[in-house]
Amino acid sequence: MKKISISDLSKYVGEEISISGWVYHKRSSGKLHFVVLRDGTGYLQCVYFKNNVSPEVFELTESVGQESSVICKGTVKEDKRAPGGFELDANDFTVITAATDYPITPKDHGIEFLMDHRHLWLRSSKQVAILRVRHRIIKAIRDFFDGNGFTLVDSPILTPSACEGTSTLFSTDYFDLGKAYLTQSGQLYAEAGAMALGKVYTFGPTFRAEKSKTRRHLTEFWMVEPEVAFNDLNDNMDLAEEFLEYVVQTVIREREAELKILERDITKLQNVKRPLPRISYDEAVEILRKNGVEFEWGNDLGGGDETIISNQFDRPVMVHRYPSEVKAFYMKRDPENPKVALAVDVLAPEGYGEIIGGSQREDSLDLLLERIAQHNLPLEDFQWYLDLRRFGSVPHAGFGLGIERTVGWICGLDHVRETIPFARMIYRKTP
RNA sequence: UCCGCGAUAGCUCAAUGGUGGAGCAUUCGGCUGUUAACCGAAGGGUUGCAAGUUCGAGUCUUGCUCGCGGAGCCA
Repeated sequence: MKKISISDLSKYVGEEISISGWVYHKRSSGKLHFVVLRDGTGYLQCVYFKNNVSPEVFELTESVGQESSVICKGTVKEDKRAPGGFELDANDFTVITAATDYPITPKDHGIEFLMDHRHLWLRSSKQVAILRVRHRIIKAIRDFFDGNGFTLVDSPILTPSACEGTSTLFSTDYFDLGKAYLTQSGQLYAEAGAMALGKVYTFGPTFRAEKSKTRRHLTEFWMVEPEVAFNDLNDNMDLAEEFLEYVVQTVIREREAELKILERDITKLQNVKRPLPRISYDEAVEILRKNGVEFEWGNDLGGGDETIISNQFDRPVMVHRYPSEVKAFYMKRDPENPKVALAVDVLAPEGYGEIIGGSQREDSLDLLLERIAQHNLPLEDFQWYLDLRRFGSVPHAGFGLGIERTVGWICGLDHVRETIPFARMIYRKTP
């Protein structure tokens, strides 16, 4: 008898097969028992008629607990009444390991309870769909860069000091060398990589110890950061929009079934095509003022401000040339207006906010030295970074894309905690 | 860190300062096509912790703990 996966079911209509999985739901109607099996690839209704199986098997299919691991055998049938259109006319049922009192029942649960049982919640159909979309997004990201001449350069997670000097970082003792900090960005190391290999990207976890408590923040999240030698701000925006179009179009094509389970309206995602609108910070401020926001030039955009701006467009919008005061020390100033930095943020539609932040980098040694002093950063820790300017400095640019915010946007979720298998938040480090 | 809200059965929630309930889950019984099946019955409680007001507190007051939503910061 052939052992198959539920996803391959349609190829075996009329054949006798065996499927291993877990009991997802069950229902009964007198001499008829329905066991819904899940195996990670899909769901299958197995139908047990009292007259077709032994009394022992019939009793087992009634008493077996939710999430028991089992093997069902029978004949694959096409049936309109079955969810998914196929079912198993079953004749045998083996319990591998019995489960009783599975805590997540097919009813409503609160978020605290579900997060406490995250290791089990992952088995639910929506969570499975989200993880499959997340995986496809990550694969699309890697495919895009790998197919466009980029080299993956891993950056360290333990670092000697803050990359940008602004965020609060997690720290740990590092033998006799004092404190080490968990990285908040691989960017400075990506710049070193770009000077060696031209086009590079880093992809890894990043950490922020800020006590952020919103639907858009985790203390541990994943970020992909491309960095390209000889690119300026415009090249950087060209790259960002081509990249976003590729990722979104690939995912809505390859994960249509999962997005349907998540009830995602993909018509809004279909709009993610080049060219994406590009507006300056000055124009963004004008939009805010036209919408009744009292906004002072020089401030950073808040979450509500971003939503107002992105609501003006039917696809992600790039906002460039922010006041240099609110941006990191390594961003290059606009030679035509030194008050603004050659930075760009990409704001996702539907209130999902900033998914990309990037810039052209400062390539002048003297200006960087000035900024490091202004920001009171430890010069010693940045000597290696300054060497990149001492030895053949060139214009270069890059950006970072937050994986969880991107997953949340594409899946249409209202909180990033569901976009990563085990979220780390200010008040949660378990399971 | 600040502002707001909350904590009652395994879960989701009710309960005017006066005998703590329902649905689901669990156990038992019924049903030959169920779709979070349905129908009948049973078991299940230190009302987050500590103190106070009161004849009497799940309910009012204070403190604490934990969580949720938002702000700031950021991806």
